[in-house]
Amino acid sequence: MTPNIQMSDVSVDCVVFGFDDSQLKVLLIEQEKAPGSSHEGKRYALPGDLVFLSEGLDSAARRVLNELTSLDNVYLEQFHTFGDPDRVRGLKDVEWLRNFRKNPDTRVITTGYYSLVKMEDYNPKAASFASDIAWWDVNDLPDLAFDHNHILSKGLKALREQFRHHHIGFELLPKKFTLSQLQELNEIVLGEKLDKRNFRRKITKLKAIIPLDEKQIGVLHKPAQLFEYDVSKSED
Amino acid sequence: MTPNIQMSDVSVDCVVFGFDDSQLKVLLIEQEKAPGSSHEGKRYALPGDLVFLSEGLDSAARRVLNELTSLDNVYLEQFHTFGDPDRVRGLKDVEWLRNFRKNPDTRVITTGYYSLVKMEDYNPKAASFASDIAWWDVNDLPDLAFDHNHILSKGLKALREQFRHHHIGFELLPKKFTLSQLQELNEIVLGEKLDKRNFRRKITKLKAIIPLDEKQIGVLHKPAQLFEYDVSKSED
DNA sequence: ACAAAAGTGTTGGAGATACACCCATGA
DNA sequence: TCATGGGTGTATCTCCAACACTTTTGT
Repeated sequence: MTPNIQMSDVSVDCVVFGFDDSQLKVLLIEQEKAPGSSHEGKRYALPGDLVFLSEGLDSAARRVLNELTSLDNVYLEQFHTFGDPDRVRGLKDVEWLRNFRKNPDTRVITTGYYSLVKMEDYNPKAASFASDIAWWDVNDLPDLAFDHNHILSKGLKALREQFRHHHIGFELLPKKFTLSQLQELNEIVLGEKLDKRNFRRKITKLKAIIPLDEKQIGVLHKPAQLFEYDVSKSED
Repeated sequence: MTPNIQMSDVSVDCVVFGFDDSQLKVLLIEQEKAPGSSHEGKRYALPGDLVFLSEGLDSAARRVLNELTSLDNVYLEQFHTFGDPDRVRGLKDVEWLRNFRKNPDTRVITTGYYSLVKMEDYNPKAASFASDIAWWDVNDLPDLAFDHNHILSKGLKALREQFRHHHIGFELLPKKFTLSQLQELNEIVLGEKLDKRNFRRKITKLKAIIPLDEKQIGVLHKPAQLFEYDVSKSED
């Protein structure tokens, strides 16, 4: 068997978290079943695939994610590279690889990327070897292919770390948002309740959060003040 | 030219920091010159090399470091993977690769590891394609091969981050150490002076730092109390 | 007695936590 | 008038930073 010189032995896997006003979700693909597979049941995995030889890692992550899910323009952040030679040695894993990879027995290392998107802004559509695609509650995940459960949990940890230290996540809100929306986003990602007054005190002293002379309209309660986020005034 | 199936297109690079009671140093190898090289001058680089196909990343890092420098038993921590396809495209880089690699034009991604060792405990000896090896002051570095200056500075940032948040570095001190020694280690790594009283207050309230009923002997000043570090009581 | 490093407390400010009630709006 | 989420202040604690003198030993 000649090595496929188009492909490297490096892959990328994307842990795309989704925010939907209530729960933190993660995007999983359902892998196409190997023809004549001896194994029953569905096979879920993170969107990921091999990197081309001519391609950078970051752009490979974008390309692969787009090919499998049709998601575009997603901010992806690298968090770890997994290089255990036995990371892909389960029975089902090997069978699947034999069907979908030219060099199924080559050791592949993979670099993990994470991302956080507003679910309503993106409409994932299965393609390539993804036969289906869905958002899963991070607290109720199926068994994943390969070492993807491990990658996913490391990605979640990295996301929370990022949220705690710097403040990302404004991208996920409408341009004009209320402080309650921002708080809810933080609570969902961090997986814990935050104190309203303390949260507001902390947030409103950030220079990047601009209060607007505008209020919500059409809500059936006291309308909240709107704010916007000015990246250029960010202090990170 | 047939691809070398022994080697993957992944390498590891090790940023080994050394602590020597006064300065933070980093270990660089001097690369063997390409025969008939048109370029003058020495060529410095981080110890690093390709990963075997059958090998895990972490063990590759250990192996490569050992082969080039004869260092052994070094704790290495992964910090980032560099995958820009043009990371290795300088003129001298290409010339060197043509001489020392079977597939000089293959894109290689590299995973960076950092480490911190006590210089006196380790005696690096150049081997393989390292023609020489030396500790360099981190504040006075030469131009390095490939993108190694970039990798190095990202490694230093990761080391400092690690030091600020968790407390590593006890491995670098004698089993029984004084608080001043520990403070000095921290100052060297962080590159800044610390207040003695504040440092001691913070440190002594860690449960993992055990005060001993023992003092320094033979010093020409007031002997300091000795402490030891109990990993099992670490609170990180 | 001297040199050298060890050891020790207090104060002020900043930020985190805990906690409960009134307000503005639409229905 | 009611239901709904919006909006607000205070007390306490912990953590951090700044700062200077006395103690113990060996020579």
